[in-house]
Amino acid sequence: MSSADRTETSHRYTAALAADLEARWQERWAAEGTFEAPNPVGDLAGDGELPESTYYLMDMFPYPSGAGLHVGHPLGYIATDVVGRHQRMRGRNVLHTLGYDAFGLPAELHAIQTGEHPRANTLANIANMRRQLRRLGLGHDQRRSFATIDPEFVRWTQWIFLQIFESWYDEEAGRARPISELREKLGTDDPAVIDPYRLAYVSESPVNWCPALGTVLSNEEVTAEGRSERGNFPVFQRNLRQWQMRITAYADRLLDDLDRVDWPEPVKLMQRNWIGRSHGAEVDFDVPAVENASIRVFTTRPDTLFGATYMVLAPEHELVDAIVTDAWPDGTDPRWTAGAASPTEAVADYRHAAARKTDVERQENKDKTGVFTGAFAVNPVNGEQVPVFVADYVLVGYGTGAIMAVPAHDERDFEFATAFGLPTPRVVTGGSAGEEGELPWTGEGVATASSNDEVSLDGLPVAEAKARIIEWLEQKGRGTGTTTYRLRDWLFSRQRYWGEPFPIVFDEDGHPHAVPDHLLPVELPDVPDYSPRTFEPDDVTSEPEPPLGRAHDWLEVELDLGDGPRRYRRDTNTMPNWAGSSWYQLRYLDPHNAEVLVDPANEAYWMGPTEAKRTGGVDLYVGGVEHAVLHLLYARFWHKVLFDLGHVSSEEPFHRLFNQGYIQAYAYTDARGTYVPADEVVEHVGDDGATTYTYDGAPVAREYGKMGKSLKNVVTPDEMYDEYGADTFRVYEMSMGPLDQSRPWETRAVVGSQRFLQRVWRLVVDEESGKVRADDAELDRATLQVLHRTIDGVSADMDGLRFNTAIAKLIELTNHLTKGSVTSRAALEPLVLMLAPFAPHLAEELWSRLGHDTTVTYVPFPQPDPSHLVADTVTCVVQVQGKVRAKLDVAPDASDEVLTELALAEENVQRAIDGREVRKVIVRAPKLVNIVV
RNA sequence: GCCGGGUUGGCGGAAUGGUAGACGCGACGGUCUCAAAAACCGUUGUCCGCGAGGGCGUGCGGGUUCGAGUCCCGCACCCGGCACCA
Repeated sequence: MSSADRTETSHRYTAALAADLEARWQERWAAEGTFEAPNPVGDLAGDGELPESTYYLMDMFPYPSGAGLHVGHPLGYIATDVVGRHQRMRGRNVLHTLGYDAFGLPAELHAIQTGEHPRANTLANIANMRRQLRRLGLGHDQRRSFATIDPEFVRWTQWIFLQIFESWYDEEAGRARPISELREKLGTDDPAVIDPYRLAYVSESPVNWCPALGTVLSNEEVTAEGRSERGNFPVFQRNLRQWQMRITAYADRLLDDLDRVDWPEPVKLMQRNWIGRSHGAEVDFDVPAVENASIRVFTTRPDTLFGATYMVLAPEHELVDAIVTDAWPDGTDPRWTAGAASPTEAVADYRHAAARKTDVERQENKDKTGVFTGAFAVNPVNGEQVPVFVADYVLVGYGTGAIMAVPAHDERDFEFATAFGLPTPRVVTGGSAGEEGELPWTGEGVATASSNDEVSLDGLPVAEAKARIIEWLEQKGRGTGTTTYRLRDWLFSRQRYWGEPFPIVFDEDGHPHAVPDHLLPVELPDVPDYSPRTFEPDDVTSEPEPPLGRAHDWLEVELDLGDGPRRYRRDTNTMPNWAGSSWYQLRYLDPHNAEVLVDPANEAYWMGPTEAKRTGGVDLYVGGVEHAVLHLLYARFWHKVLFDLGHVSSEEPFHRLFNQGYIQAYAYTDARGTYVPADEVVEHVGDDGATTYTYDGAPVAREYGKMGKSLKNVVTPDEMYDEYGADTFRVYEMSMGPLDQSRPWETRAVVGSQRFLQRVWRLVVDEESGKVRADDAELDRATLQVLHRTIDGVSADMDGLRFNTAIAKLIELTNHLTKGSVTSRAALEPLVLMLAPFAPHLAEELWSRLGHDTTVTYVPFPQPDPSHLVADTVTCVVQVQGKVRAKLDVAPDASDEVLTELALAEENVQRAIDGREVRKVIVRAPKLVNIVV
């Protein structure tokens, strides 16, 4: 750029000018505390009157990655900032800030590689992320930001853990209660009796052990393929002593309260499926050969009991050893024996093989396998002896770990029965072919061949048959109606270093004790080596050895817990990544409170239940759909525990949830399959409309997906700041499309947003002189109408988070003003105000140049004047047979008759009617006339 | 396999059952300029036509309706979740 050019356009809204004014306004916001939201009480209470109307706005907790941000990351942050700024202009007290979910594996892996303490690396990453985000001009209350690794935050995470540890779930009351009340109720303080009731408990239970990572994983962290979500290593089922969270106690409330929150339906559905409540019955089948042995099964189809022809126990089922026999009964089908000499041997081999399999291997082979135990059980409804098998298609963790098999009415049982030559008697008629229909039949129908001396289900539809047989079973003491859940308790131990230590010590009997409150937080000791011991990925027999196990001085501790000083041993595990994010919504409210995790007055003010949100909670929570079950379920669970214990007044953490889409990007590979720099690829559109791409003259293939360094398609916010400024970047991201949709990034299109802001700038500021052009002229009618229609439309779009169409309307207004050279304040000021949520720096600057000396942040958002929303004339479309044949300019209040007359007078309409008889005229005054011939 | 979501110009996307393609990118033409860039103005679904105008057009096939991108039925493809859950 020559110097002559620079002087000519020295007051043009360029990237340099934007950078300059953005920096100035950011400094002023910080200096004036513009976005600091006052609390009712505590250190963040304000001086003035507390606004009545509040808006609590949250982004999902980011992990401070070392890689830095790309342009996709800020999408949600910009959107919430737009919402927050708009709500402030609507007079609400807006709480919006951002903290960091800073424990996690990447920092630990970095520490293992470099020897640098994960805290140092994490803090550096946070600082870098803060810097990148600061340039965006987000209206955050910085006083409320924190990181989960801050000792003050860890203290409260541990405190909440102890609250859960010191609680039990009272099924009758339907809520958690302090464990002290259980001791009173049961009249004992024997830990062997009390501890199994705790909501946080240690148990020897089957867990997902991942030798390659050296840690156990929660069910949620294991993929459908039975591998670790992180690293994709094999995962094995092992019985280990681990911390569990009794989330299953909350299954009903977690499920039912989904109806009371404002969440996207797909997310609710995912949670419903994950919790997986199903109603059915537990039924006891006696095993006569073994004294007092009875197999309890769970079934959702007790109405098919008469069709049960065999039973299956999961390989891990505890009754297997008790019932397995020494010799095959006479005439045992060879398919049932797996070629073994005896049931004992066959079962042992089968169980051994099953234990060696990962879940993926169990699932890969959908062919049914299993062996006969040699034992028979008695079907309680008809006294028939049915063989008992062990098979891995029955899972130990669901229901009772045992099933009655009804091959005629269950696909899996049918497959097994077919493979093992078992009978498949029909007990439900149904399907197109009724009595003769294909098996298995799992749909609706009517019970048949289902009666004994005391009860008959014959002729009853499924639901009634279920109720009848459950009634009979309960009467006979052979079973009961029950509900089961797919949801399991939450495995809460990780064999890692970089997480919250458990505030627990174990006595010599192995009983856990809470670390006294005044000793919190329990901080991580320094260790020589940050990694857990890892093993060969398929080493099934390996045992967890966490890094904290090597901190011997820290591990052994002498404490006085009430009965004199004693030696205790700390827990060598740490909490999983999800701990901090399960309650951080509460700490933003009162981040520095040293007495309580949040003052009740502050919690009630921001999150308490109201008419509009009965459950209470955050007003708007924005983040990716990938957290649909994990984080959102855990956070709801903890929040409900805290609610039960009286620490919070809200029943749900997040009242309204919004899933943003992602910004994706194209990547290009050359002939060798190597990624080439995406920003150097040239696009060609052929004569046939086909698009091709070349790099360095050679054709390349395009793929669509994430942005990533290895894909050579990363575009960073810093590049956008340099080339266009933060406001242009913000406007572009918000105008790309609806917030909940994913879309491809296109750097080349960003200029459109810059041109828009330049036009707005030019309306207010003379590019040559830098003088303000605004005058006090009155607006002409047309402009008034465009202006107020825009205000009206933008307001509606803002409420619906339709920022792309809101911006489109602002562009239309701007183009109207530009075309008519309108420079009246009466139009410019509302435009600047409406633009303020999207381009806050530019808006502040123009607002200030228009002669105002306060920030635009709290200036009321423009209101439409209804008298200007009515147009002088509207376009009336005239259709013949539903096809548009003419358009009329008519008064908005034109009558049906007038419209019909005008329509029929149109030459083109007459031509379309072509002399045919007009049978009917449909008029939707004043917009439409449709003539039917 | 089951459950969700989607499919509209060259591209991103707009459209309470009532003018399909707002707004933006790109492309083309113009103004300004010695020239170029920037900016500004105009054109831009497609086919036929000098034009007036007309035909076709929202993944595919049916249906409801005066009228369907929108509602209903069936199908294809893409994305996401779950997946032997009794």
